[in-house]
Amino acid sequence: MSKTPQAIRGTQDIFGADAEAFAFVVETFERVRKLYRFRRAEMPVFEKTEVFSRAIGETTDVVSKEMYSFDDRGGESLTLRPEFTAGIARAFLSNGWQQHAPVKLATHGPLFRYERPQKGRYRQFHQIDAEIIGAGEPQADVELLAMADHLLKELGIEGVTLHLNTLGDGDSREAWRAALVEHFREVKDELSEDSQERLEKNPLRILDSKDRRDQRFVADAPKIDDFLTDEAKAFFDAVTSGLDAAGVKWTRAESLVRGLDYYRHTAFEFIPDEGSEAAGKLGSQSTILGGGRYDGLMESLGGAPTPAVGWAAGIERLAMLVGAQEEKRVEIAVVVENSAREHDAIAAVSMLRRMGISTELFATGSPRKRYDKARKTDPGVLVSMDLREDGTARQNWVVTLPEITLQDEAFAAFTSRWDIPDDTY
RNA sequence: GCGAUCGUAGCUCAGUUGGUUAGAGCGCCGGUUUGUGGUACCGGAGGUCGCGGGUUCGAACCCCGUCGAUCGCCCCA
Repeated sequence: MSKTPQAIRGTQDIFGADAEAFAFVVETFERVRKLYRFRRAEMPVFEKTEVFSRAIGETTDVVSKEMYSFDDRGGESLTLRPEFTAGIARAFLSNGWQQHAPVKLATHGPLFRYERPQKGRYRQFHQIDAEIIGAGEPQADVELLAMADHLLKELGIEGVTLHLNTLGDGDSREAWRAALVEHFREVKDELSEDSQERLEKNPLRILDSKDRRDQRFVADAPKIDDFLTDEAKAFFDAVTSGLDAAGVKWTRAESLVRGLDYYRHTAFEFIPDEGSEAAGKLGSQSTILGGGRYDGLMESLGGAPTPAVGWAAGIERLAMLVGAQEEKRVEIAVVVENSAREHDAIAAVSMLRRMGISTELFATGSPRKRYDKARKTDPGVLVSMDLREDGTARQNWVVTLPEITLQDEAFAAFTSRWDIPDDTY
């Protein structure tokens, strides 16, 4: 006897009510994206490593230490996708999707990041994703965010707010970054160890440090607003006024920066409100949906300058907020009380299922306990098929939940073939 | 990568200061009762106590390592 292999760390097997919640998130996303006319796209789960390293940025945590990379048999370095955006951008360029631009794309599926697992964080996790490529107007940002907001409402998620910021255009962002480095460098010795490191690698991140030692200096740090060009400022104003017009509630988050290099202008996250029920369910993983504008990304992959904006949301995190969804009860349970009726029962369930009624057959195990077993599934209708003592067929039809779909049709179809005594219906 | 807590039947958990063949409930399988019924009773299968070392006359219990889970840091969805 060999040992049973274990699942890979950070992967999960999802079943039952949790799987239903997962499916509910995906189904709702599919429904909403069609309302907004986002088109479905499917991309490979792995790409050449450079697709991600060039697009996301070599110095980011994702690229520098979280990628699942390996050499294939031809010696080429490949990587399991850690996010959707880079792969979508590559697909856009390699397939000439410019011809469809501006194009609204939606996808969902598994992603891989080598991280320490914890609540709401896995090594193989799943996201839904929406992107608008080839649209440089603030209207695109507004539509994308309205869709995200709409989706959360359709999912019934409460207590989550859109946190919105602008990073300005490339020049604004660089000027701001330089000012921040200068500001924090003066007090470098008093910063936390983490932030001293961030000062070199990713100074913007110091702004949302949780360490008290850093927060003292964050308050009077240079503000992005002071570095915005007129164009960048007008862009952001157009986004916020558009959101107001669309009825999307938002809050300005001056210190919100996104980790990846490619973001420009709009950056946003949907975050549970402090102390809300949603915040409690998520633990320390607070962001459920995040994204922004990435006007520089296509060029980093060798394409023509192409404005784009997008977001992604963790399906597992959304599913946690949605809560476990009960699996639907079976509509009709058919019990074979006597093995001689097995073929009749098979005929009955196949007829009912073809009518579009969910049906379960109980014909195994002790005949005596089949009825009880069927009872426990709490069916809408319980049909038993038995033999009388004289050997003639006998069946009954017990309704426990009158409102199941197609009940009258099902009863009519059933009784056209098998008699049911009046006293059992 | 760092820190904390935790790993005993399929599931939820007991297991007294280290002391005989490791238990319960639920679930599963079978039987009896009931006999148009989600009942009750009886029985059964199922555990190398995560794994590997060590201490001890003796380890589920103490120590070390390892794997995994959970929670937090970092980072992110």
